[in-house]
Amino acid sequence: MPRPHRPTIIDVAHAAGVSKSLVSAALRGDAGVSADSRRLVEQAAARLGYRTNGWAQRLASGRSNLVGVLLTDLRNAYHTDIVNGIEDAAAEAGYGVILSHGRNDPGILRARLADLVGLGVDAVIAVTARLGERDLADVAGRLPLVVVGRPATVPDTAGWISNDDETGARLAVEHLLSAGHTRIAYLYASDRPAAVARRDSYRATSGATGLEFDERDDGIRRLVDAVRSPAGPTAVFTANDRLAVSLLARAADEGIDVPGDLAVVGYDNTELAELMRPGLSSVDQPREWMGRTAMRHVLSMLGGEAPQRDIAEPTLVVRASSRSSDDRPGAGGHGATLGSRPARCGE
Amino acid sequence: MPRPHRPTIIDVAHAAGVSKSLVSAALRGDAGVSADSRRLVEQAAARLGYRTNGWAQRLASGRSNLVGVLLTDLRNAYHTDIVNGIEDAAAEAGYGVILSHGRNDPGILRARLADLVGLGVDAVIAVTARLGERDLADVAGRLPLVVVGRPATVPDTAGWISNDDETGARLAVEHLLSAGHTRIAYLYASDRPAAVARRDSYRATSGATGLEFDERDDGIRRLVDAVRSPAGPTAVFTANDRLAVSLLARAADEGIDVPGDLAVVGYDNTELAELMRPGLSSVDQPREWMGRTAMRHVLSMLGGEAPQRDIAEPTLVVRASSRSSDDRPGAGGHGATLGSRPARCGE
DNA sequence: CTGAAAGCGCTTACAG
DNA sequence: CTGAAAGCGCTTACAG
Repeated sequence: MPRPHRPTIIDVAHAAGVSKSLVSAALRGDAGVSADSRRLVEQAAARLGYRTNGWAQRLASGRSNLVGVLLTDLRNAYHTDIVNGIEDAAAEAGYGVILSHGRNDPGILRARLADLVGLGVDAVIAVTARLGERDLADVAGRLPLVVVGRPATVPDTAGWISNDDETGARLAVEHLLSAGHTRIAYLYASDRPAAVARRDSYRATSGATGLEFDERDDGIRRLVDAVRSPAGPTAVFTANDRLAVSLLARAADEGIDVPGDLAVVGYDNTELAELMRPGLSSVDQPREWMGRTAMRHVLSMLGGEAPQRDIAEPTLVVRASSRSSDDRPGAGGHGATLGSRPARCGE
Repeated sequence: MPRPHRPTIIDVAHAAGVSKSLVSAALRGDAGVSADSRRLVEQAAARLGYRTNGWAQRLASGRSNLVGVLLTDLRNAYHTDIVNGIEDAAAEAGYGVILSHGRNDPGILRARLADLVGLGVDAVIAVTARLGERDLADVAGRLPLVVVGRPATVPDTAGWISNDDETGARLAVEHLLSAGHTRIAYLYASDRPAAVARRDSYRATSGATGLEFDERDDGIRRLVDAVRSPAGPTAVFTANDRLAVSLLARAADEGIDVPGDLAVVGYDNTELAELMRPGLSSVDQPREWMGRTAMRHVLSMLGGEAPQRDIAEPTLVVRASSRSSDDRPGAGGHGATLGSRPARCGE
């Protein structure tokens, strides 16, 4: 494909019989260009198949009108709504969005963050907890950076949409307590801040039964074994849905009835939670809102305001996996309609 | 944050006491720059915290070394391995990757495709079947475009990594036939080319039993009802895993045993297939390979070669959802180790 | 409302 | 192996 000399604004100017700056002004939609001139320019541009050269535009204007979004990985359904929220808010403000992901690897994450900055975006939203303060601070010193999630620390030069893991875990455990469970376990698989916060809140709420299982140490198997013993747990709160789903599979394999023998509550309320049988109770986060809010922070920082912090309030969605038999509605365990709003929280 | 005059190569040149072009050459890693000069320049650059301005570089060089990747949506786990394949091949060739997604909406998809082109990437890989030939041809006339998937038509100005849906469906149905099933149903939810190709191949292989169910027309419910009738299906092949999972949930709700009452085989072998109980048999596609191959096509087109077409050969992964009781191995239904390679296909 | 000039920060030939 | 010049295609003031 011998690129046939892509037309420039000079070509359009010639074709329209006007000056180059008029073309620029007209194309940018600058007010103060007569309707006639504008039409003239637009027609000439269309006739020549003119497309503005983004690199030149950005070099000359000094702004890209682009925000880079960095995701921990592509696999996590949790990200989707956040990205949509960001994109909607960005589009409303005339910004484009560039996506990148770190394959769940801190090294790759760091490299992608650098790529994004090198690309020349105006700001970055990092939807990940796996970036160190050093890396975050480095970028935040250069351009507006907003973190979505719960890393160990976020430099105060960056904006931050934080999870309220304490409340989320409390909602889950209180729900199980109010269903009569007294021996509630916690299943986790990492020492990341969110998992630790959930655990601490679990301990404070459940009365620290000592029933904690680390999947990195074969926790699911040990948990399932424990369920069979007399003083074993009758319910479990897991650090995320992924773990809960693996647990459900194992329980099914081992003939353990959920919720009969073991009630289960997960975290994140991903698409999976609704598809599983039994349906998985899970703590939901306002993901769309988190995305929109992150973009709002970006815009305010771009406008020169200081970085802020916002906290996302979780809610609990109850499904069959934690429903006691006496309040089980009908056959299935759908319950998607249940408790998707804060209303259910305190119950 | 008062941007403190970001240093340019001119600043670096002054600091290093050399000319601006030497800085450019050294920074680009141009051979033919003495080791001493290079060190001098690099040190000065590091000292000043110099970062190359991507927009200027791309404007001046005329290339971005960036390929845009457009995904149907972010939710589909199917995409992940493809993207990884693309990124690995791109990195090896010195290219960066920019991600975009269309939220499963043809209009948004089209807009994002235009955004990518407007951004100024060197080439585009469209991992979607939801773009019309018009849109594809429009882009393919401008820069190298490679399509991954199975749209209705792909202009021959574009490269193409196509699914072999015929073979995939045949593998699934033959597997069910060889397990003794004679009344095999097909469950689908769209008329997209891939679904149609799978259906046609299903018909040809299964002997067209007429047991076809469209989920847009309450197909899952009707299928489950049919299973209970004397001449109802004893097995079903679904157009994708998502449908299969919904079916498994419904079957569980209705007390239908899988695979006892109904054997199920899905398509795509997403992560879900392995997590479900019973584990879901599914047709696998070589996603990583598809991504790498797409990038290889891009590079060859960038090198002036004509667009080509490649076909991805599917394989079948058998899990508990379609395993007859006499060959069920032990308790569970994991079987992730089974048939993940072509070896199993012909059986 | 319109036009000529300078400049954004690089790279690309092209002399030395 | 190194330096001065021109140019990539826009935008931004700034006169008219």
